[in-house]
Amino acid sequence: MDSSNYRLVNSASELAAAAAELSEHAAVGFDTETTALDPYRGRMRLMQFSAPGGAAYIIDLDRFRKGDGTPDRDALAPLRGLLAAPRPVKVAHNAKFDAKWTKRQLDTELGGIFDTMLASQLVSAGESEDRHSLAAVAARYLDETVDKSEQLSDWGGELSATQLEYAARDAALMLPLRERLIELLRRDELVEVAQLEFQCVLPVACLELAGIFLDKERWREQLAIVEKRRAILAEELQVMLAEESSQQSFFGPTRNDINLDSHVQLTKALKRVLPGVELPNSTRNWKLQPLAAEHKVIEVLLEYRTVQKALTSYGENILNEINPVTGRIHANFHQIGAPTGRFACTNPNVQQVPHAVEYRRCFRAPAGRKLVIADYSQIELRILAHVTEDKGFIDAFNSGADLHRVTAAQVFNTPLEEVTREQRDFAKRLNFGVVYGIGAQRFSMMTGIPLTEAESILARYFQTYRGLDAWLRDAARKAVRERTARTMAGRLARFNFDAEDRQAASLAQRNGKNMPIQGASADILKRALRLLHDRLKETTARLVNIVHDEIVVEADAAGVEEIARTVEEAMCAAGEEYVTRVPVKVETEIADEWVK
DNA sequence: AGGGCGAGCCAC
DNA sequence: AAACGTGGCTCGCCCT
Repeated sequence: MDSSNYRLVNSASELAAAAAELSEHAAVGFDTETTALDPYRGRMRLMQFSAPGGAAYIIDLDRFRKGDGTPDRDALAPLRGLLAAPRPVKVAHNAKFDAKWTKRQLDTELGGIFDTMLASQLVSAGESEDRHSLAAVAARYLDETVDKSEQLSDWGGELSATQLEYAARDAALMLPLRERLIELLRRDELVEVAQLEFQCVLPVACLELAGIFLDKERWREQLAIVEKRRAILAEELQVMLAEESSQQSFFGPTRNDINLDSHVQLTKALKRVLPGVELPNSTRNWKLQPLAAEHKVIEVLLEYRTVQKALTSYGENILNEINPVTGRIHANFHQIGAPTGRFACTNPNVQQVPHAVEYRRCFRAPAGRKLVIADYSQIELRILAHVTEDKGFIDAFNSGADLHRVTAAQVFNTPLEEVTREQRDFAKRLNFGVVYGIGAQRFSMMTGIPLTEAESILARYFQTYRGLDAWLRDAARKAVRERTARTMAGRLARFNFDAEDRQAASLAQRNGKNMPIQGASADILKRALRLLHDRLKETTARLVNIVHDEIVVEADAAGVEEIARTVEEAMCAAGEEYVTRVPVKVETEIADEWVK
């Protein structure tokens, strides 16, 4: 590739000419170079475009700034028009990054996106060995070695020829890469799901830019309470686990404190203080749970664990993630975070904030604002009903009956009105469990029901729901024979395993059952994000968090009721595009805090 | 000193 | 005959 075939765009007339030239094409390569990763704390320096045939344009945004240093949006109007328009399609690698900067610095929402990173992830279909950096993708699909050493160079000052060539080359890679990826998307029938993903990029970019507000003072108050409790529990445990020591110090007998967070030391100490007690082969909570009633030390340990977890994972650290410019938390949402298509979230993971009110209430709406909290009701079970066409499931949802109650009546062979709370709870866990491919062993373990009884309950379950049984068997068979699974939207998962490896094969079977369900839920959420983004445009509403089947929107208190209705409608509409055999239900609440 | 890994546990 | 799925974070422990 001729990497020196680029033109520098430094003036208004050059900009107009470049924009006109680029807008002739159906697709153009797009890339940006910035002085930082955070759009609130850096400067966008370059925007690079490439056209079919290899012509590239490098726009030096430092030539288009106002006196205060911000980009001159009026002068950049032709460029902003090009970026916002659905055509030409902007082809970028991890377009979310470029979309965030474009929105933040040019006040322009990127339209018409083809993301080569997402495309590559879809084609890989969960193959965890595949990397998806531009260098890796270019090497895999274009046999091109890409040197990324300039990526982190200083983009703030005078630019070297090497830097400019690097900038132009990255953009130039985009179009051939797109061609190749389109071939592969077509081959694997992934075009539809690719559109779903590409349309989701902008909403996710806006979600990250908006961030979520965390009340620092409340968080600290909560931490102080938990810290006190931890100190008390730790002291209690050290006393209970103390070793008889012959060592004497000036102050009296010494105590050999153990590290309570080390399962190795803990196991040793427990063995010593509980002689003769049959200890499990691990100190996992659910293994220790049965011993808690009998042994005080176990009970205290379990509470210590909970408190310690809260302090380390949800402690002071999260406060460091508060952006000094916005005062909010801007987590990183990985659009294809799991092979099922689910999002993953990091720095911090705001998808795993403990459900306890003490934590959730720290995430709140700032003054004058409200939160709209909307989540799909039993979406995975509804998807399961739809795809399996199981009569029992479908009837339960259509009649508005309580599915778990109906299930309990069937598997426990009890009249509907005599189902106990415990039976309903077991049935609920069973209904959720089958989506994961649960077995009698695990069901028995988690309910305490003896194994033989658990087996007959599962047998009755699958006799009751024949459609479900047939579908799950077929999904498992397909996972082994074809080594793939798909969602309704066409998202693909590949299962590569050694034919000899029984464990891997059974894992593939469970994945084959689970992926089409969990993946469809992700597909629906992504579709909802796009619909929402479009319907909430020109309002005060901002998407601030997503948690798999839940969407949190922040909006001005005035008019929030209408926003809430819009959110619910958009989510239902997204669900109903895929799930048609049973109703889709969304539960929506308006609140000051992230508490339902 | 810092990376890799597993245990443990939080979310859905 | 068996095995409930997807993530991230922090810790201890072991290695270089």
